[in-house]
Amino acid sequence: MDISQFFPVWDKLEENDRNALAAAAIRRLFKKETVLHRGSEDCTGLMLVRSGQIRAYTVSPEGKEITLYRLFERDICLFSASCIINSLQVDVSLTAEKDSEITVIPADVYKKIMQRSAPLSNFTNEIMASRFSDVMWLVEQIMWKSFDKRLAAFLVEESVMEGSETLKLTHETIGNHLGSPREVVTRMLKYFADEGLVSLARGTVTLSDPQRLAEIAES
Amino acid sequence: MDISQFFPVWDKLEENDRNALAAAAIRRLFKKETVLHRGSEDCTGLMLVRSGQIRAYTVSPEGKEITLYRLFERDICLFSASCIINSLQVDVSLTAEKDSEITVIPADVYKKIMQRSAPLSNFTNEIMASRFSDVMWLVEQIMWKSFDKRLAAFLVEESVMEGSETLKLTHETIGNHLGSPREVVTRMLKYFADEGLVSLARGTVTLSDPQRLAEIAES
DNA sequence: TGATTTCCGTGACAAAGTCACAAAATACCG
DNA sequence: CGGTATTTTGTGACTTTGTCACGGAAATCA
Repeated sequence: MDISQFFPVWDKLEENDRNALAAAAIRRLFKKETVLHRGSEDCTGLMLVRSGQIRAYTVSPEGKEITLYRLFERDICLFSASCIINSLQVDVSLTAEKDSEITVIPADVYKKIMQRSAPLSNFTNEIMASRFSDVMWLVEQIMWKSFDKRLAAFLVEESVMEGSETLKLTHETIGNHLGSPREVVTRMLKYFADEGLVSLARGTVTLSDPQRLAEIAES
Repeated sequence: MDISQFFPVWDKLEENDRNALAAAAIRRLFKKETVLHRGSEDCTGLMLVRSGQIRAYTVSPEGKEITLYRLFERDICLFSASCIINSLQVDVSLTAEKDSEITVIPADVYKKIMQRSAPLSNFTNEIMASRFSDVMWLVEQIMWKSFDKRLAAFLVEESVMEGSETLKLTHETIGNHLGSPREVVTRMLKYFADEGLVSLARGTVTLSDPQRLAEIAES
């Protein structure tokens, strides 16, 4: 199991640290829709995404959701290992959006090495910083962009990501991504449909005019 | 100028690193209302707050604001030194809420030491994690709490912090903290006033029933 | 085929944000 | 001191977004 590809700093690590990391790594498979991590519960370890797609989100006391960011091939998840860093007090849940292959490095192993290895610690820094940047971006979206723009942006991004104009998503799911209730999504999608931007069917949204949607998202 | 008190890991640093940090540190004073840092502009360095109070916030393209977190005595600000971490792409502004005394450690000096010192890198990790936690908390507030609760919470917190029931704040300023327009603040404050929770005058809000405000904030 | 579940549509209403404008309080200045 | 400018607050009309309740259509299952 080659985990070196995940660490740009791999060759800066000492050999015994490299070995320890490689030896501790565990391969796990998660089926689509499976929850990998809930809130600040467990502290499984560092998760390296080998394939598939992971959604990180927060949940309100009433069960409402909003997506914080997503993890793709070669991304690393820190929150499943939040105990590595004491000051990290967050409440992030993770589920597989697609069947995913994950390599887990147990938290204690990673932590021990990080504490004495500057390269690994610096690398951890970079990972956290990029998630932080993701969340900051989200804050700005939530605060300063209207719902039509956010929805349009989501549809376009999703379409690009899936490589298809036809998205298999329910209004409920879209709402959970954007942190808005289903009815609001339905309403706006109907408006988009009336404008000829999308066409709707149960469980699917088809982008009929991706260009114009992208323009709406930008404006 | 003693900066050791800012670093719980000070005694784990090598002596020459300690000296280098201490030697590079620069004392600066910022008057109330002064902008210390705007967006992703400059990269002054790590700022250690010796006294005073700093507000970190984001600004929309139209100039709307929302407070992300605050820094008090002994806190450290990373964003004024975002260049020390490559992946940190955020747009945070900083202003002094009170006359503040700041010690700046130039970014290049800090970065160089951090890159080879595991303790300093781990410490940087902790700082970033705690800001990250702050922002995550904010996301949850914005998303899941209604405006009356957020306003009540803000007033109570402010009152506790200032050690006074009388707050010298305009509705505009409160709005900039909470990311809501002034009119909305005015409206809700008037409602609070009608309920006997606060009393209002130009430029001041006086909490007449902090208990009940705290209850509203919690509920 | 009938029953059940999931998903979508919709209307009425509430909460929050936007816009425009004016009144009141304070600061400034001759 | 009085008059003018500026800042702060008040308010109404309207838009957008969120909440609630309910019903109907489509898929799934027995």
